[in-house]
Amino acid sequence: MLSKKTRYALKALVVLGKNFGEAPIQISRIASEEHIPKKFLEQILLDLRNAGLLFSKKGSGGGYGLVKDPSQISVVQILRITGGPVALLPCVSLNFYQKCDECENETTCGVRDVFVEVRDATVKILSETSIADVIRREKNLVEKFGL
Amino acid sequence: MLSKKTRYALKALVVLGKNFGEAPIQISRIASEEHIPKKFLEQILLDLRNAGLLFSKKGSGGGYGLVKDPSQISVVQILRITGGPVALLPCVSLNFYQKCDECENETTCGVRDVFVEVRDATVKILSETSIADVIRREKNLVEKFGL
DNA sequence: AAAAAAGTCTACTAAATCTATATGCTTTGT
DNA sequence: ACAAAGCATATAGATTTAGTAGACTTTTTT
Repeated sequence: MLSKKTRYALKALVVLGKNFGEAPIQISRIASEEHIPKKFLEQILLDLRNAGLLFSKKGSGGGYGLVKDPSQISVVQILRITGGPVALLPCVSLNFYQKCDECENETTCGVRDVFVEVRDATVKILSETSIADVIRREKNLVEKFGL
Repeated sequence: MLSKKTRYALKALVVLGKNFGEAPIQISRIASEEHIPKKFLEQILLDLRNAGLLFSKKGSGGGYGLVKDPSQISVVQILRITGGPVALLPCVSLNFYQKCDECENETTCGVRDVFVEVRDATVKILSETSIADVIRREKNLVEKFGL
């Protein structure tokens, strides 16, 4: 399962993506629109900024904005920044690898082999999907099912 | 990430699968072979038994065994019994659905839409893969990379 | 019949992680 | 100077997970 942190990050980036190119948006606005605790969101946006995804502006009229086009930010990137585990096993994770301490010889582990396949399928989808795609999907869904 | 419980369950079922049709295997043997805390494994095997996957026999010469052929037990089944989350979002889970409390209209959520796709890909792989397949993979890996 | 070998069941504790809040600070615009 | 915003770190609270303990039941062996 993704953490709340990751989920909030995704939601926030979608909001910012819709607003790309315009004036920065305040944390408090995103927080209230998306029902995210403001202080928690602060930390999250800070992480995303420190990772180079967002710019920020202090003072009146300040806020956050995307540094690059939403089509250039993949969902998998966001999971990684916010520490969301993509792989279902630590020994299979590309970015947060850890030995499974119960497992002797990893290279011949059949269970691991299956979850490598799962990881590949997941990474494929999430790296091919950008924030812009998420926004597009949302639009399609609204058209399909009405607001 | 899968819980240790789920991982231990998978490991144990592989051992039992290799032994299908023969005399039952003792918890303590699986525990020491697979480096799993014995008491913890007890609970796990009990769950798997209560779910109808294993039979057990008490007393000397007792132990656990698979009820059906390892080709008839899918990996996804095991995750579900041991409570391992297949979906990455609660609002996307087929068997453990929960509303994302920050999300207003689920039907038009673009993030959700993406993770439905991820879930489908994952479920496909894990439901098409049986314990027998895991054993087969292990065998292939051993041949490929040596013991 | 007694003892030993194994699984059954429930409760509890400890550790880790996640979520959220608090507090004070810095920068920027008016 | 003041207010509006973000920056940074610390800490508390809640939840979940992992593991342990102990007493009980069934079956086999002696």
